[in-house]
Amino acid sequence: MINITLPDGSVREYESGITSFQIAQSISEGLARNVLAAEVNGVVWDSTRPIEADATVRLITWNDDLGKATFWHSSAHLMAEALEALYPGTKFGIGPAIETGFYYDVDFGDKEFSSDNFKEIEDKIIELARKKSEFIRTPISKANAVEFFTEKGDEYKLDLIKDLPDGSITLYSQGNFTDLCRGPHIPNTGFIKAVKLMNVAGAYWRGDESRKQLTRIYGVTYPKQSELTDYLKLIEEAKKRDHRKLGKELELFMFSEKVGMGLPMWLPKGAALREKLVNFLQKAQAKSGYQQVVTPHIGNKNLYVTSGHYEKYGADSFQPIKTPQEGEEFFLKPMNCPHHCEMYKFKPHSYKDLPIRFAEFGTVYRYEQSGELHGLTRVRGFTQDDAHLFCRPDQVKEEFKKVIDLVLYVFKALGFNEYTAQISLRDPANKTKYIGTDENWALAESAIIEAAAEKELSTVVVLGEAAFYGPKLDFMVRDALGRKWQLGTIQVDYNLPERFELEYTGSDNLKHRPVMIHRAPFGSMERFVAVLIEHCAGNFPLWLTPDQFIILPISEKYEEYANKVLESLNNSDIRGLIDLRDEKIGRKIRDAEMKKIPYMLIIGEKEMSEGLVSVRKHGEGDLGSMTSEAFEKQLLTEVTINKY
RNA sequence: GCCGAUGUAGCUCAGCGGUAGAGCACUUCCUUGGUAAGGAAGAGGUCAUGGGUUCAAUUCCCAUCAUUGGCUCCA
Repeated sequence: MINITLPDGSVREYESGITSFQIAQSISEGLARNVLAAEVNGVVWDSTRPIEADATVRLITWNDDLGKATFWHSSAHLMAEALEALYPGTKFGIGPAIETGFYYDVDFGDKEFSSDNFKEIEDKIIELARKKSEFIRTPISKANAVEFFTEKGDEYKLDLIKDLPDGSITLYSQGNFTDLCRGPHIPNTGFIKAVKLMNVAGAYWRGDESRKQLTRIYGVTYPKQSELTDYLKLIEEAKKRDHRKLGKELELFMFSEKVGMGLPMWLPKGAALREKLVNFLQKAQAKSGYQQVVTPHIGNKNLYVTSGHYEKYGADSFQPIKTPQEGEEFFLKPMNCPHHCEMYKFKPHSYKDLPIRFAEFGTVYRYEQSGELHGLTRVRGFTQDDAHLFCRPDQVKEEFKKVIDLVLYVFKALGFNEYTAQISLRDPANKTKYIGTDENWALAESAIIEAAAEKELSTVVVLGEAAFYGPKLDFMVRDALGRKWQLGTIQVDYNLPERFELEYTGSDNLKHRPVMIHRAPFGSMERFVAVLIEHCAGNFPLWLTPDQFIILPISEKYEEYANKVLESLNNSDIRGLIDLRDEKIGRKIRDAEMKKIPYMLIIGEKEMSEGLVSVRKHGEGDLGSMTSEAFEKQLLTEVTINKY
C-alpha cells in the first residue's frame, strides 16, 4: 500500500500501481470523468500512469491551465494523426500547446498547403476523436527511437532525439500515430469534441533562419462545442475592437505608403486624444519632481558609440545622415537616454541636487524589420513618454518605488485595473550578453526586487529577460477581453552613467557616479493608445474622448439657438460639435452613435422655447432635458471623477 | 528579412480572359423631419506597380511595393 497526499492535505491509502484516474474515481465519478492529467510530486503525469510509491497528487482538469495545456498538446498529436492519414509522407517537427490552443510544425514536402485544407483536416480530427483512441505511453531506448524514426523518415524527430539523454525517451501513440513526446496526455481522444484550425504560417525548424522552413498550423480544440463557439465569439469581439479598424473609423490616425511604412500620422481627433494623455502625464510628473526637456531628433554617431547602442543596434537604425563638408554621421534618435546624459553633464552636480528627473515626450525612430510592423503597436517612428532619473545609489530603491506609484496611478486613471509585473533579471548562465560589472548588476537587481516587494506588487521573475544594460520591471495590463499587453517599463542602468562619465560631488567632496533609471509608464504613445482603443472599444473615458458631445438640431429652424448653446459650452473645458446637416434627427443620432460620441444634445421646438437641451447618452439613450448650464456642470463633474 | 494570404471607388466588399459593380460616404435638388439610416439625381476607378503569356489581361504567370497572419528581432 502507498500513501497519496491530496492538495487539501488529506492522505489516502491505495494499492501500489494505482493511477490518478482511479484515485479520482475513488473520490467521485464526476471528477474521474473530468480528469485530464495529474501532477505527481510536482511533475505532470498521464492520469493513466501507475503510481508506485508514496506521492503527493493533484488532479488536473480543464479548469486548470495545466489541464488546458495537456488537452491542447494532445490535440496537436490528434491533428498530426489526421495530417498523416490525409497526407501520407508528412514529416513532423514539434507540436506544443500555446496560450490558447496548439500548433504543429510540419513538412509537407512538395505539397501545396493552404487554409483551404482546413475543413478536411478538421473533419478528419473529429472523425479520429470519436474513436476515443487511448494515448499510450511507451518508454524506449535511444537506439530504438532512432531506428523507429529513421524507418519512418522523420528527420526532425531524429534531430530532437539527438539532444535527449538515453533512458528518458518516451513515445506516445494514439490510433495509428506515434510521436516522440515526453507527455503527458489526456486519457483518450474522445475528450476532444470541437476543433477549429485558426491559421497557417511559416516557421523555421528550431527557430533558425538558416534551417528549413516548416508549415505551422495553428488550431484550438475544446471539450465542448459551446466553448469553441464562445472562443470564436471572443475573437470576433477582438476584431471589432482592433485599433487599426477603429482608428480608421474614428479618424484617429492613418498610414500612408508615400510617407512610409510604420510611420503613423495622427489625424486631428487622434492628436486631440494624444494631447490629453500627454497633458495628463505631464501634470502627474510635474507633481513628482520631473522636469520637462526637449532634445533634437538626430544625434551624432559618436553619441551612440559612447552609449554602446551603436555597437549593439547600429544595424537596426536608419541609415546615417552625413554632412557633406565635415563628413560627420548622424543617426535618427533611436532613444532619448544619450541626449539626456549629455544634458546631465551641462553643469556639475552636488549630491544635494539628486535625484534629477528629465522627462521628454521624445519621438524616436527604429528600423524595425518590415514583417514586424503592426498598426500602432509596432512602428518605426514613435513617441516615448520617456524620463531618466539620475540618482545616488542610496536613492535607487526609493526612486524606483515612486516610479511604481506613478505607473499604477496612470493605469488606474485609464481604467486598467488588472495588471501584473515582470521582473527581468540577467541570465546568470550567459553573462556575456550583458555589459556592466557583476557588482552593479547585483545592486540593481536587488533594488528592483525590494522595491517591488515593498510596493506589494505581484510579480514574476524571469531570468535572461533583462536589457543588455540592466535589469527591468515591466508592467502587463489585462484588457477588457482578458488579453495581456505589455505597457510601462522601469529599468535600472549602471552602464550609461559609466560610459558618459556622469558624476556628482558627494558629501565627502569626492566624485561619485550616479545611477540612472529609465522609465515610461505608457511605453510609447502609439502603443498605449492602441491598447487603450482595444480596451475600451473606442468608447474612451469622457476626459480623453476627442469630442465629448454633439449638438443635433431637429431642423434648421433651431440652428441659431443650437449655435448659441455650442458657443456657451465650448467656453469651458469641454469640447463638442454641431451637426447642421439637412438630415432627420434619427439619422443624426445614428451617426453620432456610430462615432461613439458620449453625449448628444437634441434641440428642437420644445428645447428652444424652454431654453433647455435634451440629453442623450451614447449607448444608453434619452436622459431627459436640462439647461445647458446643468449639462455642463454634469459633464465637468464626470470628467473630474473619472480622471482621479 | 523569411513563409502564407490579400491588394478593385474615400470606406466595406462583389465580380470577371472580351477594357468594371453594390452598399455606405460625397455633390445637387426635393424634404423641415422628435431619439439608431427620408427621397431622387449626379459625380467618382490606369481594377497596387512593372513585366510576361494571349488576337485580347483587372482576371492567368513572374517580379516589385504595401497590407495582413506567423517566424525571427526589439535600445
